[in-house]
Amino acid sequence: MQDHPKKSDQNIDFGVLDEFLGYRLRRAQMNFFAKFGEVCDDLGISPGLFAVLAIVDRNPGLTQTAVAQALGNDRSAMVAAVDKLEGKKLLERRPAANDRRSYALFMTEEGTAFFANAVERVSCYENEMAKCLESDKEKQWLLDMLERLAHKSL
Amino acid sequence: MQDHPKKSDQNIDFGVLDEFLGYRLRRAQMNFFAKFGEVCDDLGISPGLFAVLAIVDRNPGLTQTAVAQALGNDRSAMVAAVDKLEGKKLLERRPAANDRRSYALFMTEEGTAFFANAVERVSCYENEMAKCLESDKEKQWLLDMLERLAHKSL
DNA sequence: TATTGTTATACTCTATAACTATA
DNA sequence: TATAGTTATAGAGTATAACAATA
Repeated sequence: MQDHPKKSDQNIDFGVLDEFLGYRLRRAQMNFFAKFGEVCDDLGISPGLFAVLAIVDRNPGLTQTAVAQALGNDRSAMVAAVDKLEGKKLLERRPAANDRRSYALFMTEEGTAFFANAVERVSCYENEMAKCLESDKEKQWLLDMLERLAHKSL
Repeated sequence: MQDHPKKSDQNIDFGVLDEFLGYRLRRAQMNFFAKFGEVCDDLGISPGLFAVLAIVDRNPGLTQTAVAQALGNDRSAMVAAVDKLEGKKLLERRPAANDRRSYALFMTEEGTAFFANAVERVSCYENEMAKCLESDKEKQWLLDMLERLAHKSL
């Protein structure tokens, strides 16, 4: 075999994919998720669960639905997420004061410490990844850009 | 209810999520996928299938495994993808010349036309989304940045 | 009537392991 | 022995619809 040189990874033509933000965003994001998995492997939390903790940590007392809306996913998906986090004693559901239909979410003491540790790890690899960027100003510019792209409508 | 103003979507504190590229990348990418779905709804292809077509279109004769490697996913995932695309008569498997284990992938005529049409649609909404960016130079800068972030290792 | 949490369900995407036929 | 395609399978993520309790 290999009498004729084959197309290898290096010389594949990506065509329009090279110019599409959608494709490039996906590849970059996949890499970030993979790195998150490596760094937080033993913690037993996914990027999604990390995001829930981040919201509850800064906004104690929110309902499940409010957290779901903030993160842009369906409230039905929050049930399993909160179940897991409550099972790990990282947060807890308390009956809401004014509405007996809903729960208010609060971090436990253990959860606060756990999350602080997780933030430290994630910050560490985020900074490592950000070494692709020239300056802190460039990173801020990129963050603003991504925020705009996340909310742009057609 | 609502005697005390509740925390609404507008004043939720996203904490560290606001500074994390990983989170911002995910939100931006989710928006792009949602827009792709809206625009290509009737075409019956996902972003993943579109990417396969893009690679085969520009690199006729590649094996399934080569396409999988180019796109960064497992070769087992290619089976269903190629099955779907072949079922829609957009590409075809031909026995590889030198290796009876593998197939070479080629676009059909119909597939070429279909893909050209899809590219037109996706380009259209990509351009609309890119209006978030100040200039074409900025877009190129963003694409380069995303490419680096996609390949950065810890 | 509308909303909260929940359940059931389903669909996509992704990854792993094992099998077969070839190399 | 190693590789290409395949199959079976399992896990995560996401979304929809419907229900009971409550507003």
